[in-house]
Amino acid sequence: MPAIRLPDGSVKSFDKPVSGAEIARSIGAGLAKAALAITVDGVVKDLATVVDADANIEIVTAKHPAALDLLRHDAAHVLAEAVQELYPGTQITFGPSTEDGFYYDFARAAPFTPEDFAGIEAKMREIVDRDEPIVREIWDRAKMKAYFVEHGESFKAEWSDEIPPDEEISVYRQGKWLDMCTGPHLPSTAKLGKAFKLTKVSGTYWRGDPKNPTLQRIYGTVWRDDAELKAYLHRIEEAERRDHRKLGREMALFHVQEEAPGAVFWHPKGWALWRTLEAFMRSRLDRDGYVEVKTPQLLDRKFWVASGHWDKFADAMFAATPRSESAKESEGERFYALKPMNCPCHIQIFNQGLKSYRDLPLRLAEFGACHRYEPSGALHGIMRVRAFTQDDAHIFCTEDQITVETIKFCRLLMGIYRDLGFTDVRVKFSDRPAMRAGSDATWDKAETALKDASAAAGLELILNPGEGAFYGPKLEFVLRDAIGRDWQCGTLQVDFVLPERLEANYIGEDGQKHRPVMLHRAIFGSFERFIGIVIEHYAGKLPLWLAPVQAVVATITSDADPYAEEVAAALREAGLRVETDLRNEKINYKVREHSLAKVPLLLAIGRREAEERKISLRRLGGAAQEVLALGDAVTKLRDEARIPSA
RNA sequence: GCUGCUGUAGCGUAGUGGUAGCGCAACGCCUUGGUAAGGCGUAGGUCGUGGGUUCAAUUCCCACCAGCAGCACCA
Repeated sequence: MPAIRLPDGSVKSFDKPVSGAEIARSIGAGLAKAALAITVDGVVKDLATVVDADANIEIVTAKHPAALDLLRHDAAHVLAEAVQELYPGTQITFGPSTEDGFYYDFARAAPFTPEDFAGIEAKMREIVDRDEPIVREIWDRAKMKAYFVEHGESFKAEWSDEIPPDEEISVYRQGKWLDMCTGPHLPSTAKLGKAFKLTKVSGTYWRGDPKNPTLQRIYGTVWRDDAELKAYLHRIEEAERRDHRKLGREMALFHVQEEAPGAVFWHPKGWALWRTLEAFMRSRLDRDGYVEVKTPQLLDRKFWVASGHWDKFADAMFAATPRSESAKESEGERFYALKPMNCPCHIQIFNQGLKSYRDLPLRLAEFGACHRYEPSGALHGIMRVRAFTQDDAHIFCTEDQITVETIKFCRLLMGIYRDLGFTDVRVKFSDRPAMRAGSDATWDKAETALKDASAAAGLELILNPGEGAFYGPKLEFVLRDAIGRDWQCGTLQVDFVLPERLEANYIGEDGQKHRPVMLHRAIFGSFERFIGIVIEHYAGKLPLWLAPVQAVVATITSDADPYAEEVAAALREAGLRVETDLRNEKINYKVREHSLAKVPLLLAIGRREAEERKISLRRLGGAAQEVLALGDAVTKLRDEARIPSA
């Protein structure tokens, strides 16, 4: 007889097997009404699931983290039912939930277009109103196949053949419609609610294989209620407004062009931003005991063979050969490849000269320019490129030093993120994968060191079991931006393998040779991507210290031109990035233009200011004016514009 | 890489089998104006690239390139 343990620790005993719905009812009528599903020992199951043994049970309501996924999977079914009702002859295939919603792939000769959405959505709402109970049934596989054949569902029939013989075939039925599906699902279509919207249609292949027939995929999104749906749609709009590709063009930061796919042309203002970030990062690295290096971009293929990269990701590498005939004569058909990462090069520096344990930890940092051949479909603005610069560093240390180095790194990283305006940071911990190098004892040590160090640095870890690199466990740092999107940027990876492969050694206290451990670590990840994230996080309104143009000195009448030049020179002298606007335009026009250009400070100079040697300061986003003496203004703004040095 | 879509002036866009408009920006002139768009005028495009069909192609067809959305990928 099952004893049910609830999340609050209480235990309910039943004298016979009970369904999830009954458990919910035994707790309260309100909960029974709100219940969508249950979890049995952490696994989400239908509300109708009968529990016949002792178990930990949670009642899943809309508030539960698993609820959205249930809603989304159900929405896919309701979409499919609606489409089949409206467009007889359309075949169903698959329809899973996705990160923000769901989709369903259909087979139909005529194309779906966004104009069809309103009708389909109306039908979906009708199905929700019908409140069709969703019932799970176990079918015999022959019956399943026969059903699909009879109903002209050739794709489903094909798929039913491929379900492993030892697996049950479950069917979810809602009203007259049904689909073969593993579930779980909501108890009825009414529970889906109406906070859904179809978003787009695209083509795809049956089972993702181009040799197979094409299908049409209809995408949608669904949320717990209208407020959430509205917030999501708003977030999409916000994301468009903040798009770094649009802002990059408008703010004259960079451009990309056909001849250099996946590579960025940085314009003066974009490069100013880059240089500021680099200077900021460099000052922090200097303070934390890193030494900066610069290593070659083009190296002989033999080098990459030795490092193991040629074997593992040659497909992602660019190769180059000298073109001149004389080079071919003297070197033969020698060929080189552009580095896809910096670590092997850093080991070369480590390997020059004999290292002692006294040299450890050795922290080699490089703003390393790397090239990787990313698939064309993966390229995206400056966020995903083929030519990028990592804020890379490798810490060569002993196993005993892993903990301390990890703590140091976490503090460094959190400080940098904080100063850049990212305060919401999550840390993922990925431990040993099935395929791995190194002994279990070594892995034990490395995993424990990372965990302990994260705890000591005050970080809460999100576990990512089995997702570590083959050469060691890793921490991944995910920052959340102003509109709630997550970006994985920083990483710390423990590596026992590469020092072995490339024969890095140091002499220990015992006079013997030892193998150092290598910590791969990055904070921005890549400058290109990180700058894209910063632009979108701030919607282009960069904080003063990062802004490419920090101040514009704008004149009100041309009489003030000489004084305006003097003001600009004084600010420049104080280290600010300043432009003057002496154009024959009204101050209204200038204010509007520089506000739209997102310049943080506007110094208006009229006849009055020129006579009194003052400036009138207007800050971006505010209408207030502040009149300051020139000398005071320079001191004040110099201090405000300084790179944070906390 | 895959599927679908797109490519017209610096940017945003209209349009057509008979070699192209509009707005903003740019430039010039007038205006010297006190905190989010003053007025008038001028210039700017071999319509992504290559091929084909046609008397004629920016328009129709094919290929390629790049971009966009999604998928896959992100070692």
